[in-house]
Amino acid sequence: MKQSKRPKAVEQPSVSHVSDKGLRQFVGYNMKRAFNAVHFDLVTTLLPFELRMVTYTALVLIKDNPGLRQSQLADALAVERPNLVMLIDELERRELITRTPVLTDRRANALQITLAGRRLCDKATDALHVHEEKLLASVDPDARKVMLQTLYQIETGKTE
Amino acid sequence: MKQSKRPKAVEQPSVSHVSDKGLRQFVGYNMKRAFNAVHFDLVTTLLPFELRMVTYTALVLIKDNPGLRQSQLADALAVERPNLVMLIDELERRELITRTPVLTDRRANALQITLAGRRLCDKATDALHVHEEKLLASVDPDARKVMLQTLYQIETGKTE
DNA sequence: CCAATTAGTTATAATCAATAACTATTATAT
DNA sequence: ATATAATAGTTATTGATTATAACTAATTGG
Repeated sequence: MKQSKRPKAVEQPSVSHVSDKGLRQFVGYNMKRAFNAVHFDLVTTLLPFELRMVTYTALVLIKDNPGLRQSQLADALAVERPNLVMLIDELERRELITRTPVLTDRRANALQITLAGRRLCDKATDALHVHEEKLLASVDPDARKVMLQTLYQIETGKTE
Repeated sequence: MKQSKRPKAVEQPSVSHVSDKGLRQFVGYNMKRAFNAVHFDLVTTLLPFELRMVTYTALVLIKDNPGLRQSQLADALAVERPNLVMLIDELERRELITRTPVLTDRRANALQITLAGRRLCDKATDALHVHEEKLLASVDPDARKVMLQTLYQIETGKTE
């Protein structure tokens, strides 16, 4: 015989405040929480430019690496190639980038940012910097430097 | 008349290394990159326990906040209530937690971790700490402390 | 007591990420 | 040189995740 699916109700002291101290011990948890704050700000900042984080990132990478191939961009964005196609389609349709076949390898497309793309990218970059500085206003410059170094160390696994 | 959809192929100097220096200026980008490394490690560490980041987090929160309501957990996890149901279903089915109706508010369910749940949670926590320490082995303890303080400051927007 | 609210649930829709298979082209290996 | 394998981009499709609407039951507050 099976026991009842519905357990008996019991007097429970209700939880007034949810403690996350068990999770705070993890550096990863603290990183995620902080990044959430940054990400929220980023999304709202990019909204008026009709850019998402991934489209903005793509735009910057194309701007900084003219002639970039789609597969290279996909790797840099950690996006599967098929999913990049739509993304590039959109940027091309909005005439923020161009996609031109390469003479030396006719399978490949070289990506270039357009003037309009550059203008939009620069405006978005300015806005993002303003927002990020506001978010980091209370952070000591030295502490900020230490954090950046440490983040990079964690990312790369390098000692220095 | 429309101009050709296919632009002429042009000689393009190919990009040998993709530079992300334009993105490195953003604290948020560095945070995301570092978190990606941590997250990858976390996923592989939790895999043998058949836990995902969100299920592990839920388990810890239930353990540390016995009697927690589902809606409180949903808030803490930043997950929509409907999506939490499946998650809780799974943990209950695996008998890692119990879901008992509350006497004082018969709409609500109080969540409790089971002995098996506690055992699994503790084992996973140990494994995660080992992995995180390995990942942070090269980080100076003071730098680590500064980073944690700074992350918390960014998350909360507090001066201290 | 009635209206409004809340907890949990169900069903569903929208979004996002992963996989397979295809064409065209280039590189490699006898 | 030619067959084979590999690569770039694309299409179509699937799967997973996340968000929305609507519902029931229970509680709260006038």
